[in-house]
Amino acid sequence: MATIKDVAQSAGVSISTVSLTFANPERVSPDTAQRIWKAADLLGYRPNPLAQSLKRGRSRMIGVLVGDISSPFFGRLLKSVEKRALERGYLMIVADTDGDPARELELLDQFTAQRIAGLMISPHGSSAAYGRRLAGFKTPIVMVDHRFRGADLDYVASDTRMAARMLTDHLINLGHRRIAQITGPVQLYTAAERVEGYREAMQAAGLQVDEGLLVDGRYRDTESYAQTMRLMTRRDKPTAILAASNMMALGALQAIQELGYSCPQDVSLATIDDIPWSAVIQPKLTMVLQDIEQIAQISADYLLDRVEATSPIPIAPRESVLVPRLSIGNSTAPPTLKTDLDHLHVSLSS
Amino acid sequence: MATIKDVAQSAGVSISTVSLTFANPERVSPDTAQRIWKAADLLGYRPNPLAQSLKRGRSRMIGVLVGDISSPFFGRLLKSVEKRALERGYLMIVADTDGDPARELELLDQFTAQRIAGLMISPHGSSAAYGRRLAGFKTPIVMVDHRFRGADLDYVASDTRMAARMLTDHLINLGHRRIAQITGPVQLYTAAERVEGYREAMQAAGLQVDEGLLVDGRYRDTESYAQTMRLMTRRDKPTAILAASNMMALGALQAIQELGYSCPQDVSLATIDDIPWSAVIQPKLTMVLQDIEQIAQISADYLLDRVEATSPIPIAPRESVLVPRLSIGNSTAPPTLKTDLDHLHVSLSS
DNA sequence: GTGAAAGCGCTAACAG
DNA sequence: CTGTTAGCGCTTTCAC
Repeated sequence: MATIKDVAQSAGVSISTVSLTFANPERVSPDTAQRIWKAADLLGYRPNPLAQSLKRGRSRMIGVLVGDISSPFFGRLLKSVEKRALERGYLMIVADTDGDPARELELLDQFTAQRIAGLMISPHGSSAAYGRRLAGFKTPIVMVDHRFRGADLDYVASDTRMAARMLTDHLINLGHRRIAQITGPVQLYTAAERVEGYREAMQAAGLQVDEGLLVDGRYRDTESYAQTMRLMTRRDKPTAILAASNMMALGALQAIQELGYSCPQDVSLATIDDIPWSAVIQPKLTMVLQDIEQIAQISADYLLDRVEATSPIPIAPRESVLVPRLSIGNSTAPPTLKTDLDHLHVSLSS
Repeated sequence: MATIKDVAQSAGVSISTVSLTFANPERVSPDTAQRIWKAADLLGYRPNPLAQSLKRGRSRMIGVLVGDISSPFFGRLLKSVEKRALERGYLMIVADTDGDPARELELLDQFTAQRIAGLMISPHGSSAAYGRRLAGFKTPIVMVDHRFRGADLDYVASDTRMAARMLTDHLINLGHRRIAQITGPVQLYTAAERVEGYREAMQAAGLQVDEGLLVDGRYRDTESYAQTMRLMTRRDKPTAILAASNMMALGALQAIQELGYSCPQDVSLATIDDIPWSAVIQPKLTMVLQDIEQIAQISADYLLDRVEATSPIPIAPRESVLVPRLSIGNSTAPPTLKTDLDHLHVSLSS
């Protein structure tokens, strides 16, 4: 592995000149520069990033901290972020937090020790102490997908409250009144927003929210499966279900099918987030899609802009909240006579 | 950020003693060690990994190079690898090669420059030059999922040839004779192996392989969709299809459904690799599953064992080829009278 | 324009 | 047992 010293020797100059040539070619005479460049690629010289980083106190790596690397959402996000980062000359170091704030903080320390240039994080903490740690972080941060309320940091995501509102509206317009939502854990920002969007739509339509129809699926397919089982075996079961995430929609669908119900005849189902291979799932689900590649691109750019910012005056936090797109499948339909009668019957007899 | 110097000062010793204490506590008197440890965590001292790596010529990071971060297989693999690596004190840097050998090589150089401790790679190259580059790499390597033939490197994967054989046997035993395979690009190791396994099973059963039934789906759902369309609109269409990957199975299923055929009545479908949320896909696919977490664990351990090996005599390359598990769904069934008659009719009239 | 020198934070002989 | 010293490879004043 050739070092700067080898290049200097081979070009007959001092190492400072070599260094200068790579950093600031104009400040070096054209022909020494030529000699140096030639020597450099003859030797296959690559500056040692470790030495550079040690000297500069900062590496050319960005850290990415997500709740679940293996989820389809983050998979696609990481792919695009890595690509964008690489284009701009940064490598990506990734860690999985399992959605555990304590792990996040520990990993944050490790990343700090590595002198990462910037951090992309999907924050899962909610305590004040957690917030203080995030805020006290000195390297640039961008929050993606999730957010910590009140943190003055860049934030990129799709408008998840609007997503819930769009789907709820759609169900209401079809004639549904008893609409359940399988929510995420409500201490999480996105989960709370999705509940909020649902409430807004219900209120706007003058409908009363039955709190019993808001059940926590913990963003997990298994938990959603269990909750759907409970919902659908109630006497006053909902005529429509809104799943707050794709994994949960699949869990719900499985429960519906195993109970012998069919969708959308017996119950409508709508979901937030894209489902991979949604085309082959029967029925084709009504859902809102987010443009993951765009989220990745914007968040990577926010982060790297901040990393490379030279001006002494700090950049004000930026936000990008993208409008999701409604895709109507055939998992949603007007409530049938049957469903209505069921409900009527229950109402009268209970 | 406290440095070793701060700790030394605060504990009233020299920096070498501090360093020694962390590296080799027994060689330091118990009470100086105590003083140093106390000072260290009072100051929140963490050794600067950049400085350590520069000095040692090797960092505590492993590089992972995969063809597609966002695929469900690699998503789960990365998650487990990262976890295992972290347990053993290593961070993970990931890059996506898009299955392009040239990109792999470039990324390899970048990783080398970073002085990674080890490399986990799913190699997609096939040229001799590529092989030479891999072989000439001085840091430990483990190949995972894919392999480069003839490279003397650790290798971990499930027995993909056996997987193809198992599925083909299953179809043959059901009575199928005209079995198509939607293959991956055959210059890739896994794709070639899957074809090979298919051939072995056919030969063992004394069946002739119709080369026209081996079509390249490029490991892509869209391409598989197109190929299935072609296959199923032929006059001598197959009675069963074996998809060499999960994405391709989904593409095939979509084509089958859109053509108005039903599976398994009109055609059986079997696939290699686990499909996420397979429970909600109708029909439930017959497939072979691989234990991704185990692959991840073994490959991470192979790699880190090599990284941490102290003995001067080199470890011989190790291989772990896991036996996959057959999971029979309801996408495979004996060929129906209808299918057979169709075929007979074609045979007579053509 | 170019070079000498100091230092980023740490490790590892080598002395004492 | 502990301290001194010489780097690892690079950047960055500051002279010449």
